[in-house]
Parts: sequence; structure tokens; C-alpha cells
Amino acid sequence: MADHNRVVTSSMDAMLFLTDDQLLQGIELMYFAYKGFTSDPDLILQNYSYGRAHHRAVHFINRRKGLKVNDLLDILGITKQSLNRVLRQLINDGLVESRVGRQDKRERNLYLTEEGKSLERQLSDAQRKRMRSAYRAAGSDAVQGFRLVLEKIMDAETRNRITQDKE
Amino acid sequence: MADHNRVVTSSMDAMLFLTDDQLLQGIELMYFAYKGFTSDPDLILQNYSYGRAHHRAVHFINRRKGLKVNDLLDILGITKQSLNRVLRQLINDGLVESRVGRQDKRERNLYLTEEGKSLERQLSDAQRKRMRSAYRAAGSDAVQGFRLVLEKIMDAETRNRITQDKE
DNA sequence: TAATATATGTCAGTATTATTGACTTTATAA
DNA sequence: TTATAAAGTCAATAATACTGACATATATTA
Repeated sequence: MADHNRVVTSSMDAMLFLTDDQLLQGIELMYFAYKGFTSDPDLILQNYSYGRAHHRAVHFINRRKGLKVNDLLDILGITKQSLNRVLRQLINDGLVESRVGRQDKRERNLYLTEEGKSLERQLSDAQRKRMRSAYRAAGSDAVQGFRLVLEKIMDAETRNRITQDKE
Repeated sequence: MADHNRVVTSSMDAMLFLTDDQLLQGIELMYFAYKGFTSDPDLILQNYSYGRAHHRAVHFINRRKGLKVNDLLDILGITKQSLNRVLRQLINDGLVESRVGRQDKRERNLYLTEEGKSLERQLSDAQRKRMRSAYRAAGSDAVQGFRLVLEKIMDAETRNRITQDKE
């Protein structure tokens, strides 16, 4: 269903012609997909009286164990006052542990506690499930394209930061 | 760089094996790409003291000219009280026109005024530019995969609603 | 050592976007 | 005529962000 009309070669892609309507459709796809993508975690978070900001913090603390507060601020692109409220809640509620840095004692390294890992697992289970079924339905070639386009959509600095981390 | 290791065929895609890490990477890609994707319009909207909610309203009123208030509520998935504030501003500011329905006079059909179209163009220019350059950098095969995966990620009802509209 | 810079945390005030609940007006349908 | 539907409004609340000001502890530099 995918390969029978691959007429345009890689070398022609540079001059790919795209109508405004095709581009607008892509924009709407991003909007609707992102909306579905966040809907499962949003439901779970309600049981904890947490919001998306808590989810993001928990996600990145899990993915980059021991990261510093400043690292998290950079990743999220918000002010420390905004993060502080969320982080304080997570720490007070016993989901996140903040350890004084070993070399530089001004720094704080963030870790999920067992309780934090449990919430993270709940949230990412829901999201992984959606991603897995989408990936399987679309096929591995499509997934490769999906990843490639998303990488190109994001800001270059962001792309550099996260691709360098991943290899 | 893309096709030399395409070992998995379409028929095998149903059993595509995906590690948790691969799925989490996909989740982060969505997060970072969406962030970049909204950043250009956000800057423009600041000049008007508008937010993303205004952008979404303007976008969909442009895309579905004459749509009813209830249609817009369905698309956005918010309450009418939430939409009302935004819509009232846009109407008062002269960017949106609300016309009494021809058959059913309870209904209101929404249209962009010239001023509304001008804002829409500014916003979508920025977003189309980003999409176009991502599409071109990734190539047409990748774009096809991108679109397919996004369609599968969104809720089935949403997918049915928008794909039926588009063909 | 003294001055400066950095990392983190906090308080207060404000804005945007969303919610729920209650209610009104106008118009269509039973 | 009564009930339903579409739109609009008011009020109260919540989550997430912002700016600005300031405090504390630790490192770095002059």
C-alpha cells in the first residue's frame, strides 16, 4: 500500500512541490495527533491532581537520571519559578528526590523515588501503548519517515542537543 | 543513508518489535517537534496580545469557512465558555464575522474578515515555512510515513472526522 | 581574602487557557 | 404549546506560565 507509486527519487526531493493545502493538512495532523497523544496521560494525572507539567518533569527525570535542575529548565524551556512549584510538589509528595551534587554542592541531582517510578510507569505505559500500536499499524518504513520529519520540524538547537545525547 | 538496511518487509511490520527506549524516543520527538512547531506563531501572537487559543480558532475558521460555533467546539474539544471569551475578542476586534444561519437562524456561521485573513496568513506563513523545509529536508517518502503515523496516533473518532472531510 | 558569579529556591503579582455550574435569549421541532 | 437546541453570558476556580525581586549556599576570580 505504500511503495507502488514511489516515483520521486531522493535527488528530486529537494524540489518537492508542496501546495499550501498539503502543508496546512500537515499542520492539522500535528495538532490532532498531539492532542490524542496527551489525552491518555491527562486522564491518569487527574487522579493525582497533577497536570502536564508534572508529567514532563517526571518523564525527563526518568530519562536522564540525576540531571540537574538547570538541565531540566533547559529541556523544558520554562522559568525556574514555573518549574519550582511543580518540582516542590513532586519532592514533598515523595515522588522525586533531590540530592546535593558530589563535586559542586550548589547543584541538585534529581531522581525518581519508587513512588515516582510507579507514576512514570503508569503514564508511559499509556503513551507507549498508543505509540506502539500506531507504529505497528503504519509499518517500519513509515516510522522511519515519521522520526525523520519530526527531527526536521524541531528547532536546530533542540535537535542537536537531543541527537548528540542519543548516540 | 535510508534504504540500505530495509530488512523488514510490510508483511512483517505487524510483528514489528519495539523496545521501550525506542518508543520513549518517539514520545520525546513528538514533544520537541510540537514545541518547535508552535514557537513561531506564539511570537507573532504576542504582538496582538492573543494566545494559542486565538490561533486555533482563526486557523479552523479559515479552513472550514462558515463553520458553526458548535462545529468549532467539537473540533477544539473545549467548553463553549472557554471558546466564548476568545471568539468574543476576535469578533469585537473585527477579525471574525458571525453571520446568522440561513436555514436555521439559531446557528451562527463564522468567517474571517480581511483583517482576520491577514493574521491567519501571517501565522500560517510561519508554520508552513517550517513544515515545508522539514518536508524537503526529509524527502517525500518520509513525509508519507510521517502523515501515516500521525494519523494512527490520533483518536479514531478524530481520524474518521478529518479524513472524511478531506476526500 | 574579598568580591563576584552561579545554582537553587522562594514570594508576590499577573495573564492565558481551561474547567463547572447556572442562567438567558432566540429559534426550531414535537 | 411545550420541549429541545444553538448560542451567549456571568461567576468562581484551577493549572501553567510569566516578570521582578530577593535570599542562601557554594565556587571562582581578582
